[in-house]
Amino acid sequence: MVPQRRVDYGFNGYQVPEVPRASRSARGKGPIRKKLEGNQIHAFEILASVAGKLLESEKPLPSNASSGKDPHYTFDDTIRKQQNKGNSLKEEPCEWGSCDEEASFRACGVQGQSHTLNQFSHLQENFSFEMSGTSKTNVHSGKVCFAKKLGTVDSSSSCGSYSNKVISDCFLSGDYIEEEDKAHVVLKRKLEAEPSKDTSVKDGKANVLVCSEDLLEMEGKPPELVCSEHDVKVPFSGECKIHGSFPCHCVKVVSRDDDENSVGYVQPCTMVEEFEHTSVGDRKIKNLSASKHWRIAPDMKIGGYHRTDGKIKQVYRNGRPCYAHQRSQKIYPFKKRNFFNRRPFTTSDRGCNCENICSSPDKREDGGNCNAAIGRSSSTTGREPSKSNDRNVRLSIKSFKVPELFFEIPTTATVGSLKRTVMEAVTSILGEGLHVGILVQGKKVRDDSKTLLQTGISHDDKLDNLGFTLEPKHSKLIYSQCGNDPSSVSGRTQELTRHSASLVSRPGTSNVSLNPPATNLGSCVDKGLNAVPSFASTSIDKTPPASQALVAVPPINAKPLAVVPFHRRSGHPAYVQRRMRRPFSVSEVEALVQAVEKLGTGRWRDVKMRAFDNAKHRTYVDLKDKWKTLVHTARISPQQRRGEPVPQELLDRVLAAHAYWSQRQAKQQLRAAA
DNA sequence: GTTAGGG
DNA sequence: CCCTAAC
Repeated sequence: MVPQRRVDYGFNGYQVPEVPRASRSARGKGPIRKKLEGNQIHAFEILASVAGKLLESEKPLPSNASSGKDPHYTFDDTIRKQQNKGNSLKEEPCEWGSCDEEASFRACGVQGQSHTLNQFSHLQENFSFEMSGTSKTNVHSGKVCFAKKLGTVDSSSSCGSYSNKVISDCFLSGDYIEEEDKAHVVLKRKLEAEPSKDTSVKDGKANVLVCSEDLLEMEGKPPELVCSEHDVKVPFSGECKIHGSFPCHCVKVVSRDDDENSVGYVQPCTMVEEFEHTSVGDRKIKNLSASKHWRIAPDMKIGGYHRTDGKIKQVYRNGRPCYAHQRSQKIYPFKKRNFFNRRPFTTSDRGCNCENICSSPDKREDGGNCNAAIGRSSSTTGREPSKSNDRNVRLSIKSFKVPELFFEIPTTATVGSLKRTVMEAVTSILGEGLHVGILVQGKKVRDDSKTLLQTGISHDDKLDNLGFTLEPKHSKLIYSQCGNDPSSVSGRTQELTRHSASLVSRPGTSNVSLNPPATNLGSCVDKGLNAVPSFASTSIDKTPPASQALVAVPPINAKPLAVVPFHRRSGHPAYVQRRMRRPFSVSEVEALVQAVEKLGTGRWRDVKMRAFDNAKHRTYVDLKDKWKTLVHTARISPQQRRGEPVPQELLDRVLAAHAYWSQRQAKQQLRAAA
């Protein structure tokens, strides 16, 4: 059997498309649109206004800036073109089914959700994500580059090159090589051998993390040349100092296969690896999400939200480099409500990486994040008449970057699940609470009461060095381990322990026992619909429930360190997150019907275990609810039905099963009463 | 923790 | 999908 490969996707962040300030304010409506006046700038408003605009737009978004259909927002497809230069993937729009009704990801060049990553993992280097509104007409989207570059930024260069510690060569087993030398060797080899897009298995390895072309591209070039046009136009150079590694959000999704097309049929991979990153200041904070949401961990701990299916782990990881020079990545709409409802869980993660790109003396205090974003309005460049500039400064925020995300996901995971994973990660990070920092000539402007005039933001020369950063709101949560020896097992475990319930441990560095990968590799297979009946007998029998967990949760007492409770922002019940709406797919419905036919109604836990055991996002309550709606749907006329049409055959079975089990239940009750 | 049912 | 009562 071919060893299970894992694909690691490093996301260097998503960028909000440029939002011309003037346009936005002119357009402004609703609470999330707020004119940016003076120093009143709030990340949410910026982000939400972008997303809100996109979400609310029922018209197709303009495909590029020149489309002119919506003067308020311009979408630059330069990135796309640029990226496609060396890209073997086609740029053609790929019509992905939406995995969420409000937003979704599309993977370029892939034409179906049921693909597993294996099927195109050789294209990883050119793999990219898009976030797009899923309004049916809205097929346009910004591009979210798929970055596989993970490393630190060489402080000696102009913010653009990778040097030490490029993570490279992901072993099949999921191990990571991080030694600088090795990375260089790999790089060198790749360069010598004419950069190949084929990252498939070589010598038992799969190169998934390093894109040599990117490296080539990055090195020796100023960021402007590498970045898309949405990226940094005004380099931080001069002010830019990189300390160790950039703080980044890194997420490791060990397994998460909840794709509609594979619900219930995909065994989770229990193999777990952990990233090792040895750069100074690198911090690993892993969060095993009990099921699907990044925010789950705090939930579980806090008790506000619990799940019964705690098998999927997602790991936040810090210390990943974030690049202000990454290719442009735009962020596109995601759920509006998520902007404000996310929990601040990951702030601590981010906060732990307090190294930042700018030499502001405040950076540590600020827990500054890597979300540097700068831009300059073209109008500024154009030097508009001073008359108008006297009172208004035209700024355009070229982009905001979300901290880098890091994912690990089995190559057998479906594209759909990958997209959802990314989606959730992004929404989580964006929504949990960021604030905007203003950098003028590299110096952080902390006094919010200063006017732009006083700050110098009104001067063109300073606008050249105007920067915005997105920073975690709760830098207080920065752990003290920050900057300590990252390789310390205890330190790592402390972090893990602090995050308690849903943290990943790494085999060998903790006492958590994990299943041998081989045990589980075989089960990481999409079994297909027909596998439903045998599902329980195969997978469950082979792997005891406990070991199905993708990542074992470290025992609480593994470390004496007290778990630091993760407090929600006090007095803000609004942070309770509503789960993402995830309409059932037809295949899910089929699985549900099949299970209910067999087990009957009223045994939702069994139904869950039988048919949706690996669909982490489906609780038995969900299944029960879905059955309820299915019954309702089956009873109403087809014209009244909404959503993805369920085949009449399935609805007939729903009615039949419902009738049968209802009758049976009634009989039993009669018998019991008698 | 599950189930059932209202919202 | 959430909430809650009931078990």
